[in-house]
Amino acid sequence: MQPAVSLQRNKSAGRPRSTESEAAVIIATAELLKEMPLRDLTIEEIARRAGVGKQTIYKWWKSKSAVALDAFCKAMLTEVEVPDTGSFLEDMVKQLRSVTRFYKSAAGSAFCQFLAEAQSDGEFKRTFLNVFLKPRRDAVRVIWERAIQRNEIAADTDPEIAMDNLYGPLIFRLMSGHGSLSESVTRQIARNAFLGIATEKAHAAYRKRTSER
Amino acid sequence: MQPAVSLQRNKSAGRPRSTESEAAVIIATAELLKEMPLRDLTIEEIARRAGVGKQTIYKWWKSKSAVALDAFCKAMLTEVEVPDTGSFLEDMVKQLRSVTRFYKSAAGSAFCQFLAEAQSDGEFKRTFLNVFLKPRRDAVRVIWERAIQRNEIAADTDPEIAMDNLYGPLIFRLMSGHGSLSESVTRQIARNAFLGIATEKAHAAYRKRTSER
Amino acid sequence: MQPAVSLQRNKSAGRPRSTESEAAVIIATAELLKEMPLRDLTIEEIARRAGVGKQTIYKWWKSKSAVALDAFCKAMLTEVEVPDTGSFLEDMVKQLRSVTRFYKSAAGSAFCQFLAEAQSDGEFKRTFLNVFLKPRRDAVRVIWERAIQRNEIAADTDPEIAMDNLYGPLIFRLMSGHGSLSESVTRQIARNAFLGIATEKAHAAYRKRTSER
Amino acid sequence: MQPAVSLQRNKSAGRPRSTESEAAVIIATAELLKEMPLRDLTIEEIARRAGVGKQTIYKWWKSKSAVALDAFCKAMLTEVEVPDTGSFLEDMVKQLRSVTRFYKSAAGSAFCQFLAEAQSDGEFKRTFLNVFLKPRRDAVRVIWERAIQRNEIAADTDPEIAMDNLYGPLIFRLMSGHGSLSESVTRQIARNAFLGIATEKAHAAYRKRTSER
DNA sequence: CTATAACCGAGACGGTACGTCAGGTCTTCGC
DNA sequence: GCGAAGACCTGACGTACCGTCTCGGTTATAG
Repeated sequence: MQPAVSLQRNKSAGRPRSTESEAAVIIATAELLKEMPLRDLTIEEIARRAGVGKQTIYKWWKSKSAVALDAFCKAMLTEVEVPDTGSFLEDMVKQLRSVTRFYKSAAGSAFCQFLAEAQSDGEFKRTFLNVFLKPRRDAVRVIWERAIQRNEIAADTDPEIAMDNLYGPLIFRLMSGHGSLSESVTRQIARNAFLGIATEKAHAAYRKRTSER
Repeated sequence: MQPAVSLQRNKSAGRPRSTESEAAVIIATAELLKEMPLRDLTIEEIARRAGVGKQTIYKWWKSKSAVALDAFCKAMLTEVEVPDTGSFLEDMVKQLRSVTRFYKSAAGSAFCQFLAEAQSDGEFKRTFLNVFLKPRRDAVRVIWERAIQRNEIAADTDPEIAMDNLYGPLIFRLMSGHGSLSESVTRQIARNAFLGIATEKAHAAYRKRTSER
Repeated sequence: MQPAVSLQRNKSAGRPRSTESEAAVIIATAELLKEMPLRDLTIEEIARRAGVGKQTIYKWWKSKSAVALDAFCKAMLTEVEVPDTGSFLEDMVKQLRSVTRFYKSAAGSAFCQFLAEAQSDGEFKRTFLNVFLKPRRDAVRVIWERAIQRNEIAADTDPEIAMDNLYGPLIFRLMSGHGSLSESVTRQIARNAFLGIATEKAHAAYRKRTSER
Repeated sequence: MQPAVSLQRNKSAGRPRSTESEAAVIIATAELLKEMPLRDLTIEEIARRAGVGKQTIYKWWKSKSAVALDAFCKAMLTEVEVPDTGSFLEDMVKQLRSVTRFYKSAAGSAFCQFLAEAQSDGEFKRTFLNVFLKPRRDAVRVIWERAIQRNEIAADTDPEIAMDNLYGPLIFRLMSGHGSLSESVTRQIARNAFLGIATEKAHAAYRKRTSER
């Protein structure tokens, strides 16, 4: 999206890209996304709000979705927080709840919009995957890897599928609204995802722990 | 969408609704949806293709999404086939694979588009839920209920969450494309969903069965 | 245009024409013409206001202009009043002022609208001419004929042209608004029209009369 | 209509107005006006024919009538020809016939349409008056002023009314079609208009001249 | 200290689709 | 069969954005 200028020869003649304009576009887009769904966003309105020529936007971004994704990422400098409680289940619960909280927030609600946009824009789908989704999944995968090392789940567990067992239900509920996402629900989702891949030993430990209550 | 006129008194004065026009709209829409994503569909093009006035469409449907949903449902008169193999896991595998096959087909690919559309149109979201999603979920819920009766899963299992454990990963993968949906993957998803809620007895049986192989 | 029903055999099968409907259409049209120019009138709105089906209007009138003309004529049952003061000039002044007063009134302002409509509807132009304009001109022509008999104007005067000398300026001013139509102006128009065709004798009499003042 | 930019500093930012588009619109409109009455003209058809976006038309003109008037004026760059034969009556006859010929021509027939349009569009009425009618009347008024100087008509003659005596009958006949506009008719109209305001001396001279024949 | 080059804002351009309105035709029911 | 009701296709309305295209001006590096 943005040119990785740093490594580039900066010697090219001519006026360099205006950082003010870029920032103004990003900020205007972020604001607009709080007022309307991505679908209703228009390049024209972004340009108007940012006090920028339309051409400037077309020059640096491929589509309004690209601008929006850029704005979304910029607003999310906060690193992904990966919990490490020592308990796989608790890590999952914490993570799921944290993600849920974010996706339900004003800023995070854009996530579903991006997934929606991806349905009719293959190019954006790939970008979204590479720029946002994959990195985040890579970051949280450690939870499952630690669980394997702790022998809580089988060594041959496919973390990708295991992750979808956790996040899939969340995203489905977010997008269709067919069920709530209360604390209780997220715990059940996490628990099911956990028991679905837990080793026999971890299973037994879980049963023992819950029966004691 | 359309009023269920059949039982209604047909006494209303004036020319009755043209069934030809309605059918033409539905057919044209279905065709167009095979050529382009829902997002790129236009009322104008539907009208053109169907040989129908725009007004006629605006009169009977609220939005292009509504027309598309109608066309989608009409094309799917085939009842939801709910497997009953006697084994909960096999039922799930069969169901998941059947749904996956459909959603990956030309006709079924519209499903994700509807979910996408719902992200920026609350009214349609509700309609989609009530007209399509809820009925389908109601139909397949019997798989889980049978499993409870057979004591394969705990009596206090929440079928809604259990269903999301099965379908959530599928939909997430369909929409984001971050992972494949091969036969092997669907089996793993189903297995994890199964083990996540299986009773201790069912768990043991599953372990025994797999270790024998 | 208007059905000359009275002489018609009424024996035709089926429901006879509804006089209520006809009246309602005429009344609604008259009302609407007070609220908007003829150009902005719509058959749809007339039907709505009259509580009548569109078809009923299309059946009995050729166009909205025809309805409007009908309404206009019905509202003008008052016979054309032709002054007879004994003096040709005074007759003309009186007539011109009376016509001016009417055409400037709410009801009479429709006249210019009809003339306007006629510019793009040849059929209506003929109707308007025959139904409204010609009869009125025939009625007032007597003023000129009397003047000929009184030897105020030459026997070979063409009354048609003479009438246009009187009414042409009025209508031009009404339609273009390039000049007022005060009492003084109408008198000058009439005077010029008079002197333009007056016999030498009448001319001398007029000069004598005015110089005495 | 269009801003008289020529003397204006051209500092306004942005792409300048396209003269090609403007010309294309004017030409297309002029063509269309030869094929249909102003009333049946549509902005859409003008845009289509001119190969121009609708918005471009809406941006620079207030209504289709404004476009048409512009086209009409552009087509009439030919200066108003004001005759100067030395004889007031002959000047009037010549002028009237020249105007009549034009208004009856394909191009000139639009005049009545403008007058018609003015009946339902006050804004256009004012524009038409200022842009077309007033300037033309100003140009020909000199005929009457010369006549005053030559003592053919009274010094206190109101030229405005005198002009209406000449042009009013023409326009009335043009618009209503209740009488022809032959050479003979135009001469009579002019003669009546002349005698209506001629001085006693001019009157006598006219009588003498005609009796000689 | 120019010259060249790329950038920028502004905004006009040819288009496409929007959702609305009315036109004129048709089809039904009830009187 | 007439009249109301109202659905139908058609096509123009005026608006909003699309993505492209000039403009005048600005800000860099290269010579």
